[in-house]
Amino acid sequence: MFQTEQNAIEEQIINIIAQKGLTIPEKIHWNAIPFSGEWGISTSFFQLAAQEARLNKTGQPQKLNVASLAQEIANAIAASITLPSGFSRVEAVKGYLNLYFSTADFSQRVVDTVLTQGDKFGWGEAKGQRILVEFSQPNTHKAFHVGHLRNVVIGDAICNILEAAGYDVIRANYINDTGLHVIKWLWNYQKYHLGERPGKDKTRWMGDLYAEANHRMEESPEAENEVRALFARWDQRDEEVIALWRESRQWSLDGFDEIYNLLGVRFDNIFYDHELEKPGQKLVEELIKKGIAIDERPEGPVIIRLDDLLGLKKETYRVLVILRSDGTSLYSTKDLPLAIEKFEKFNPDRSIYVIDVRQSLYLQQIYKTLAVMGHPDWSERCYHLSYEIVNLPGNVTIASREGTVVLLEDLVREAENRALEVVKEKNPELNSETMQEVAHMVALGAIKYPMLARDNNKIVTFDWKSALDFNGQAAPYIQYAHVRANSILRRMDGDLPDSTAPQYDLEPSEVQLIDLISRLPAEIQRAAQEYKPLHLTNLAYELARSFNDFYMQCPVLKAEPDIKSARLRLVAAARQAIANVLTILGIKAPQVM
RNA sequence: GCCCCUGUAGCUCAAUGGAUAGAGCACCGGACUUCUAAUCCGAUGGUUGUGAGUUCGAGUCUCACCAGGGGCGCCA
Repeated sequence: MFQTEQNAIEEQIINIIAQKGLTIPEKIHWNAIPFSGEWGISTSFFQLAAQEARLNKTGQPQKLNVASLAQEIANAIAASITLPSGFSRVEAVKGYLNLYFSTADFSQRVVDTVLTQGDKFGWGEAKGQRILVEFSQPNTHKAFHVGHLRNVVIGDAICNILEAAGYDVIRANYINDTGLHVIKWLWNYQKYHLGERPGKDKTRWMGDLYAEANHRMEESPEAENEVRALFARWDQRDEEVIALWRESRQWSLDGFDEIYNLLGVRFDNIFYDHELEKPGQKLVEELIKKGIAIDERPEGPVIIRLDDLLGLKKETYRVLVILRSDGTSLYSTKDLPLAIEKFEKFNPDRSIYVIDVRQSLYLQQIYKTLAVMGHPDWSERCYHLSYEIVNLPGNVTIASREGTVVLLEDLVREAENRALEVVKEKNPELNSETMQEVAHMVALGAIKYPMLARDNNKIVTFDWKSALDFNGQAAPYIQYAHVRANSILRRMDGDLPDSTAPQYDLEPSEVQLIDLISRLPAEIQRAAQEYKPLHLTNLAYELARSFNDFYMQCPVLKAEPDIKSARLRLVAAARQAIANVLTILGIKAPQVM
């Protein structure tokens, strides 16, 4: 946010270094100064000092040299640098050069920028690059549980982050509406539930019948043959089977729509498994003809020996199975034409797959297969955004087959009930409709935040106690800070005051709050670069904490007129920054709580 | 056997190779005639799994080992 000033200072530093006959560094790296009530930027000279120490070869212990040499360089620069306007002072400390902002100028700039840009504050300039993000990938005829939730929440947040960073994003879903799990479901339905229809909660009902199908199959010995026979009828496009599939599939799709609406997630493009089955089988034949795939049928499946094709001696990508020995399709049968279709249809600069970590080898195999098929460029543009799974306490894996699931609808309902209790207790004068709305926003925020607030490759352990705990580092805390800011602004007489540089010494809590607000644009870029929503959950929390600190220490409405004006604008800017970062995370910011 | 991930306070987790490793929870002690106390302040709590190495500097990079989890020819 202070690029111009940084550049001007960098130029000076480089000149001074050159005058001293020292090696000019390739890049000057700026950090924040550890906060002590003042605000500014900082760089260190250890690298430069180490370089000089090596060149001099004094034979002295280098350890002592570097620290003091870095301090000498910092001293020299501090002594001869001319501070651009907007800076209050410069200091050399422990090898660091610290440049402090004159808070009046810079805080005005930050606040003005936020209020001018409004809900686009933090957004980067358009990069002219297209990114396709595939996420969610639900299975029809199965339950939707908290394990699937992490995928949707991360995928949605990543799309928002990339969009905010300046990319053109295509949100893609890939719905698995065919496969063995569907046939099992149809078998159970035909045999034991024919004519029944789902109730209000479609996804739960579909999931229950799927779990039941698995139990029945375990119990009855003839089931496996019946299911196989049904799969064969499906493959022959038997009218009765197709009709039943079409109807039941739609129940799942309707249920998914409800879930996505509930979560506030949308898609630009939906790919369906069943559309890729035949193209996939055709593609397999081509690959066999080209000598890329090896046909071991009928004794074995159709495979691709990736290590052999790539000339790798050490086992790396191993063997990918692309068609069953009976000719029916696998995941890979369909993922290959899907990967191709994405490029042919959208030509994205990057094609991202949000899929859990257990499929990392498989996805590398798919990407490498694209390369050996003659599309190395596409292969390189593919990226597996992997994340760890959600477990239950005691390291129990969530499995829809076993029924060890926490259903999304149960979680949301419990969280809403809990949130409603708290709203009633904390703010009884709200009308019941508002209470419901607030409870909904709080519940969903509380559910989403912990899925985003730990690193993607860390396992999330779901337990009811912490899922329903709204205290501490959690979404409701951040939402509450937004509500407090909103509350002040609601009570303000008239419009927001015009911009002025504050004519008083800012409190440390004000300086810190402004500092954090100013970091949003850079943090969005970083989160996009590293595909890590975590950076934004951290910033959101720090913003809220800093605002609460400010709220405690700095009266706004009762302050002297000039102070009041500046603080009102700061409150408005803080509210905007918090709202923006929450929006990117897919979390709503309520007006009251 | 090969590969990947994780290991930081009692618990759950942070920390662009850089200044004194920080939060929350839990526990203990304080603060509501003051813009919403879903808040704030204070106290306690650390050999960053172990051992080497690279570096001026390592929780962060490299290697080995230990512990836990995951993946590896017809599941998705």
